[in-house]
Amino acid sequence: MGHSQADKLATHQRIVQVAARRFRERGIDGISVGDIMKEAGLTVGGFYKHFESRDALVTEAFILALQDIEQIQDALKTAPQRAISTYVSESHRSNVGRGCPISAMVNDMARAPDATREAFTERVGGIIDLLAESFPEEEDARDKAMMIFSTCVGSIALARAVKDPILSNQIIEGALAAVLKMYE
Amino acid sequence: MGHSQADKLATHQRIVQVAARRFRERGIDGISVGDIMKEAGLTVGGFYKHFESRDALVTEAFILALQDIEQIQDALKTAPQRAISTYVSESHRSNVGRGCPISAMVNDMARAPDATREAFTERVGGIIDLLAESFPEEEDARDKAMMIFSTCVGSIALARAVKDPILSNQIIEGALAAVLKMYE
DNA sequence: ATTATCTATAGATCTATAGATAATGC
DNA sequence: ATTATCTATAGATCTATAGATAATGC
Repeated sequence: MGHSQADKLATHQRIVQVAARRFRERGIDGISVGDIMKEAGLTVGGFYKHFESRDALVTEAFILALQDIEQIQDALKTAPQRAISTYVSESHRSNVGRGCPISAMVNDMARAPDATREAFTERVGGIIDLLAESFPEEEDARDKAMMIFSTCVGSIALARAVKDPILSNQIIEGALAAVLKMYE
Repeated sequence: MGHSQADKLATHQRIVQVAARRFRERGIDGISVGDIMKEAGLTVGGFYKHFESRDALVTEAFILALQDIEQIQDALKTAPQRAISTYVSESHRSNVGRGCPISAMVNDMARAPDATREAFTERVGGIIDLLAESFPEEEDARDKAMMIFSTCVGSIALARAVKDPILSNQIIEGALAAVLKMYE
């Protein structure tokens, strides 16, 4: 086992990657520091040389998880309908561990430490701005942006929560169809 | 302290009421059985004479919490725009403990025991049906229903999670304005 | 000499159970 | 006699820390 500074950096990032996936899948309270370390191939004792506290990992993991929507966010600038179609999709619903942390953890965010909520707020604001720009010269562009963003987050979160897979698919397909109609 | 059967029923309901509020505020993992019992004026030892397990309380509390949106759900039948305006409101956002358990716990639901998810799914299906009926004789009524329901749940969940109160209000006001425009 | 990780553990939880206490209800 | 609630606790967590071990890096 390596102990160099370069190894430490790689170790640190491996811990955060495991956490970013598991927090989305099980919620912020759904996995322990010990289990995260074990899954990263480490033992619990080393954790606090990497993070001041569990909350510090929560914040780092959330920020890392946000990278998983950067592609979609970039696509919003040039092809908003395609970006939204990628977001409101069955494959996104079925891949919570690598999907958007906003739809996966919006309830957890409301109860999270301030530092995490601030990173969350900044990203939400940015996405809403991009969505509003996708309706250029329309008076109610910002209202539409608020509705579409709420639909994206809400439909994926709901589609994951309902037990009936048919209804789950209907939520995704219906919500997407209605949103795309707003671009006609 | 009373020990009659009538008292036991009242005690049982008091426990469920406390849980229904606290689960919405702090998440399903956010409060312990002991703290729930304490808040109901009891001690932890009596809990398992009322519930087979913690999960059983989760299911009962979620079903009780759903009663807090029955008024809104009834209003959907006769005055859908008013019902939606009540749901997508700052007062609903600021009262998570007595608000809709769907927007408060949609992420928790995705990770909840099957019995809870089934009660959840049934209610979601009913609300979507009512929303679809609010666009009579429109071909894409069900698509609109999926989008509007996702917007309602998503906007309230997002408005609670963002830290900036101005953005929080904008999400609510913008999403509501855009939804109401669909009824014009 | 410093430090990245490990083993071990303290101290604080949390769920669930056992057995005592004190009331109800036949 | 039954039972609703209480006190007490077992056993399994979980976060965080202390001190040992073994590698890096001056």
